[in-house]
Formats: sequence, C-alpha cells, structure tokens
Amino acid sequence: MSKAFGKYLRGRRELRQKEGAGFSLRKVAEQIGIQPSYVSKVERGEVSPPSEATIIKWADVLGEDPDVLLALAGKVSADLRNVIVKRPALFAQLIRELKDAPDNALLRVVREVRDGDW
Amino acid sequence: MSKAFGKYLRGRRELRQKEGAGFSLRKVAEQIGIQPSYVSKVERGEVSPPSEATIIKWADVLGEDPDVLLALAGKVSADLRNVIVKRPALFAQLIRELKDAPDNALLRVVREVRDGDW
DNA sequence: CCGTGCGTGTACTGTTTAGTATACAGTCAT
DNA sequence: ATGACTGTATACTAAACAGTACACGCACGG
Repeated sequence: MSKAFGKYLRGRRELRQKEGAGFSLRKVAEQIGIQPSYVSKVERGEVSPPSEATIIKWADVLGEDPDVLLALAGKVSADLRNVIVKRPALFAQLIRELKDAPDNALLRVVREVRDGDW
Repeated sequence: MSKAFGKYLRGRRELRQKEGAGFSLRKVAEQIGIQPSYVSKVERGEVSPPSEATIIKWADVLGEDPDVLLALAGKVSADLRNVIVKRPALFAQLIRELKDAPDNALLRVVREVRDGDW
C-alpha cells in the first residue's frame, strides 16, 4: 500500500488540475481506463499500486516519467528487466558495482557509453 | 511455465548426482524445504517457476548463480531492483544505453567502475 | 518378497493481485 | 432546489501465485 506513490500521483494531478481542466479524478480515471473509486484509493495509498500496464498509462495521462512512477511503486519496467535477464551475470555485477556510486559518476558512465567509443 | 528454467535445473541436479550422492530430487527438495512433487513439476516445466526466495535457496543447494537462475525464470533479484528503484531515471537511462552493447564493452565498463577513479 | 529410494500424477488450498460496481455525501452554479 | 460535478466508502470477485498432501508405480538390493 505504498503511501508515497499515491501522494505523488495526487500532487501531480492537482497541479495539472490547477493549470487547466480535464484532470479531475474522474477524468483521469476515464483516460486511464479504470474506475474513479480505484483512482481515489490508489491516490490515498489505501491499496497497493496498480499493475505495470496501468501505471504506464497513468504516467502517460499525467505526462510523467514512467520509470519514476514505477520506481515509486517499487517496480522496474519490463523492458529494463528484459535487458538484465538476457545477460544476468554481467548486468548484476555492473549494477551492484554502481550501487553506491555518486550520481555524477553514473552520469559520466552514461555519457561515456553514449559517446560509445567501443 | 517457463520450460528452459526447469530443464536447466534438472540438468544441473543430474550432474551433481553423478558427481556424488545427496542430489536426488527428494534430497534436493528437502534441502530447499519444499515438496518433492513440486520439484518434479518445476523441473519438467509443468508449473511456472517458484518464488524468488525459493529460487535463491535452490541456487544455493545446487551451487548455482542465483542471478542466472532468476533470469531463467524471467526475474530480477530484489536487491538489484532496489538499486534501480532508488535512482530510476539514471539507471533506466544507463541500462537502455547498454542494451545492445557487446559483452566486452560491458566488461570494460564494469572494470572501469571497479577501479573507480571518481 | 519386501522395504527403501526414486520420480510422478492428481487433487486441493490459502493468499495476493488487480481491480469492478454501486451507492453515497459534499459543493457550486443556475 | 436541482443538476452536474467533485471525491469517497463499501462490498465483492476472477484469475494468478505458490505451493501442499498423498497416493501411485517402478526398480534394485538383501
């Protein structure tokens, strides 16, 4: 029943609501394709976070980063999981190695890889 | 009902069985703390892979790499998930970037990070 | 022939997941 | 004071998950 997840979602929705219309709990529920009562319960952390598919639609409707929303729900998206699952030994090692690395070190690695000099 | 997972497990167990005793299906089941019939069904892929906790015990009993077994079951261990979930944006970017990188490039990054010059 | 160990077949079960359906109460404008 | 919105409370559920319990049949040694 992850509380932070719901709080974040509610905060974000209320923001969009102030910016313009179409972001009532009911409207959002409709966009996502679920019941308003369920949105209410999720936003108040009364139930555990929805499925990955639903979270992704939710992110889409609110214009949020799906990876971040999934993370708040304690999940990792299926496509990332797939990357790891294909080379578990390598990625497990890499991720554990990077566990305590500072953000800027991570960023450096990302850039280094992107400018792919292999 | 992932077939490869079970096949691999059976293969490995049979190997240990040939090397020495104590690796009958029943013995292994006892070590793991589950029913022999369940081991049988898992090894033949008659049921979907067990929970993460059970897979890890299984790996422990057979002396296998838990990350690899979990991967064969399509899962990623909770501790790796945790690392990602704490900094989703960064890790998501990094992993996607590394998706198609060749193994040796991955290894190079791992080493570079390990010899951590940050 | 009998018991011990082997793998398997069948039936069943508690728990979790991921929601639905419907009714209810407050607010605001007309 | 009614209609059109808000959000919420309550009750329920189909399907998946993660196994258990127990009986069965086969082989092999003593």
